Amino acid sequence: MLKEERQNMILEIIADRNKIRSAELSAHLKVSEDTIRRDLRELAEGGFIKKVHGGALANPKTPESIHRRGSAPLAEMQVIAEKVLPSIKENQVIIMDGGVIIEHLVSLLNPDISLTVFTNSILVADRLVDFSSVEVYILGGKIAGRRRVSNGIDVINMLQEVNADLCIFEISSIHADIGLTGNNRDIALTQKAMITAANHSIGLCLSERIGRIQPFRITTVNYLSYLATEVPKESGMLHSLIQKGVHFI
Amino acid sequence: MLKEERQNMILEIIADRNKIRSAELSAHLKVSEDTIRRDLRELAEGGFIKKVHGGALANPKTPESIHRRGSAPLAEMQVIAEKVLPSIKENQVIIMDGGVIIEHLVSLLNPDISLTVFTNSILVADRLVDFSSVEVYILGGKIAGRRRVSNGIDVINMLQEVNADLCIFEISSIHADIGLTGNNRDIALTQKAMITAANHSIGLCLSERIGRIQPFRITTVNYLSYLATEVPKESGMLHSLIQKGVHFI
DNA sequence: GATTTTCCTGCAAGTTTTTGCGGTATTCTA
DNA sequence: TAGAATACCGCAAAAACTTGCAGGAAAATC
Repeated sequence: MLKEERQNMILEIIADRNKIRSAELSAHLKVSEDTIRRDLRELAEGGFIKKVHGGALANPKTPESIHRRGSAPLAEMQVIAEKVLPSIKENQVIIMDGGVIIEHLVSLLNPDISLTVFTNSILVADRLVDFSSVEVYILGGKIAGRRRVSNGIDVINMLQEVNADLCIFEISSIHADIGLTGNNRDIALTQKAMITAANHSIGLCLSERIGRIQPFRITTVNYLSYLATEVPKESGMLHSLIQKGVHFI
Repeated sequence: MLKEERQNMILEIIADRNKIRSAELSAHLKVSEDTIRRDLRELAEGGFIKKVHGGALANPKTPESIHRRGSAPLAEMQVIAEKVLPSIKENQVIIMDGGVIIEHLVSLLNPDISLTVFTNSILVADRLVDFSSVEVYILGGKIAGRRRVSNGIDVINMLQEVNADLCIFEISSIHADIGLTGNNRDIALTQKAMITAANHSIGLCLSERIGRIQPFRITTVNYLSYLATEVPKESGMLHSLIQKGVHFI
């Protein structure tokens, strides 16, 4: 990997997360911590970031870092993304939904990993295109609102011909008896198609959404291979899910 | 292979991949790394790319994320976009390709216009989603490199069921006798399908690309309803096109 | 058509950049 | 304040770069 390329990646990560530790960067980019420190020093000298003991912070001057999306529970999402990361293995064919957690997940991916990814999210596709060994397929269809994902019959049609190893998607609501639900029929049908098109599925779910029920049924919980959430297993509400056979990450 | 020819290939590769190593270019173009370095140095001096230790990166100078041939034709692209703008009318169904000119065009659109747009460009789709009265459909398929457009059989399949009023696309090469051509088979076939799926088509073409011939045939010129370019009509080379029945905007 | 001139390319020698590592200093944390 | 984590420094090897040069191709000139 070229030095400048690596430094650009560091800048992107910092723009995304506002902070980063040298050790993490070293592991992620597969270079020594010394090299990372040298990079950080150069970037700091150029005024792009602020270097601190242990890593670096986003430059307080740039308004860029404040544009953080919504007031969503960022830290929790980060935790979930990190939990799911090891499930993504070299050379897999993966279907990815859109959403903030999944965008985090993508930013954690090893830049040299080789994958084939089908996604209905414009933002996820946009980011993955920069991975040189990832083949990206965008699932065509009507794009709904701000989430920037395509939904509906076209997506479902295209998924019919896909047989993926893994489907990674964000869960809007999950309930032990009712199953997975959403508040939009098209999106619900699309997610169902995604799950069906893959051998295994991992649902990413903020704990606040566990137990919630929304109008449109996606599937029952037993179609879900794994559930990734940020709370420890003991949490009461999860027990009925575990009894239903849901595995946790 | 001529030097200039080789440098153009280097530019295209960088425009597509956003980065390249000298060693790769050397192997691919079958010349020594020294020659590649000399090429990169010249291109960097012309401001077309950014040379770095080990290879080169796309030029970050240009405001938009797509880097075409240097910064020169930006003004011309603006002119073309402005010429085409009046052709887009309320309530039309439009197929849009990707490319810098088209991105300009989108940024000129009236924010309240009502349209239905099919596009294979992630960037175009991303921008159009913010228009409240525009229905955006992304054409699914494999995303090719840096241009961030989907191509190939999936796109073509999806277009089969579309019947649009207008197709707006960027022309890579046009020649009065040979017709429209491109340097990538998948893209060529995709563009052909786009043109076929619409009643009328407008090709956006920088004048420097008029008269050029590339390996893959898209269609003959008579499938083109209008050609939009930045030079006045008197220009010599255009006459043979006019005689072939091409209309100019 | 022959000759001169200019340009292009690959090679070799020497220089610079990049990177990881060991050793040491500094900073953080309990 | 001790121990751990982090940072810095200098060094060495590998990779990449620069430069000058020579053979050969292309273009210009006569």
